[in-house]
Amino acid sequence: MGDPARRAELYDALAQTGKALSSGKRLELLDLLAQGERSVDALAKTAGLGLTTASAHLQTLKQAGLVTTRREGVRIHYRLAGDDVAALSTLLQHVARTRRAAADRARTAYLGPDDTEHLTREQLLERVRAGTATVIDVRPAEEYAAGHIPGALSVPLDQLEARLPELPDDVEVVAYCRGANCVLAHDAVRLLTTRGRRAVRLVDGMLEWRLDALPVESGAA
Amino acid sequence: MGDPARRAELYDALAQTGKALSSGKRLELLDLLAQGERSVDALAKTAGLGLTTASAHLQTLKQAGLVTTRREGVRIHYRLAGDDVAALSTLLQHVARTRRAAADRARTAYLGPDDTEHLTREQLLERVRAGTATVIDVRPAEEYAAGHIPGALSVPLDQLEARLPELPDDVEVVAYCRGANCVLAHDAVRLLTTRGRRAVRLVDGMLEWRLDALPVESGAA
DNA sequence: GGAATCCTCCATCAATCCATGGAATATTGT
DNA sequence: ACAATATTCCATGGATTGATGGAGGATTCC
Repeated sequence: MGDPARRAELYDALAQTGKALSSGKRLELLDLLAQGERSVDALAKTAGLGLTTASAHLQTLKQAGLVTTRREGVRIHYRLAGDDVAALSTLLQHVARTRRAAADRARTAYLGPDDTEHLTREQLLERVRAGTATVIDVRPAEEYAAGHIPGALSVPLDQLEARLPELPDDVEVVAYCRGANCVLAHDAVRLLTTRGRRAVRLVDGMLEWRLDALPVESGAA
Repeated sequence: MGDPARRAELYDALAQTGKALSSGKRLELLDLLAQGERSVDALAKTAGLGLTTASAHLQTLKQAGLVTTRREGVRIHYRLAGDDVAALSTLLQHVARTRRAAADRARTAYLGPDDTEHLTREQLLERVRAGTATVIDVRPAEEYAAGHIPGALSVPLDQLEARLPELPDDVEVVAYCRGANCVLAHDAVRLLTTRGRRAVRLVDGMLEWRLDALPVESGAA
């Protein structure tokens, strides 16, 4: 039934890709890269890693073929090798949350109590069509520019308080951010509701929207 | 932007599931379990592992929530926790093959030169409907019984040579086995063609058929 | 109750992985 | 050519993982 040694080699080769997904730091880097390409030190800073540590993890991801690099002058930009990689990371995280209670608990501990109401992607599309919702993208402006939900307003979380007057107060506000592990939309909805606005968040975020093949618009606000 | 310590905990918790997928032995066990439940020593024997080693790997998978156990008398049967686990394993392997040439090379080294023609699932369904193909399942009989393509004949590979006369020689024979890494169908097609039969194999195998939500029939031959 | 079977738990040693700091490399600007 | 910036490479020590053999638990059969 086939050469056992070669079979072991095959599965070990496949497991290299699993190894790449076996570190929390690397999953975090992949989540960041799912929003668009980034330089090494941008990634290190955002993820709170030492520069050499970040570089080492990125090398691991690169050797696994999950990311590719592009040099631009003195700096090197990493990006996901393809949407299948984002899909793999998403499915892994979904299975982790579904099948391991500890993972789901860690998620609520980070995101805060899941007290905020959320919409599905379909519900959001419906309400936008009906004009009963304003959609805001609370990620940093660069990420909005790299791709956002059509018609969404860019209101980075740290500007939300100051720009509250800009938001219409007669319709519901729907906030979204990066994806399943992004805390920004949760915080935004909490802030908005304490200010007496009707606010809900989109389930997950931009990553899942894109993987769902829904329309994406790009360019600055 | 959220407590960094809790974020690290979240991603580390998610990475536990990645860790479970970071060993070739464990991927192999998952591939076997995707065909149906198995006892520990059946798995150990099939995968060529020591009993304690197999048990340890299975504990790891269980802690990751990827498999569940069921006791039946003196023996313990492991099974996949759900089809999402099979889908995750499949996607991981697909990404590995697509993104890492080394993994693809290891695959051809194990399966043998990919000289045999193969059909897609749709092509198979078409030909069966048109009556221009006989489908044979070359996995061990127990796996056939646990679920097979409707209308397929159970002809385990080790019986194929002896049962050649049973196969009609006026239509093409389509062989399939477990999945993307299963060598049985490759071997079956090679054997059949050297005997002058027209034989092709189904791309992938039973696992992908089932994940594709195509109809499955169960029960012994 | 006692033996047999199947599996898990524990201890151990070797191998691997991770974080980190310092040296080396590549590119740009002067 | 030289300095500055961004990144990778390398060496090191500490932690984790993997394989394995033997002891311990659970269940069934006699």
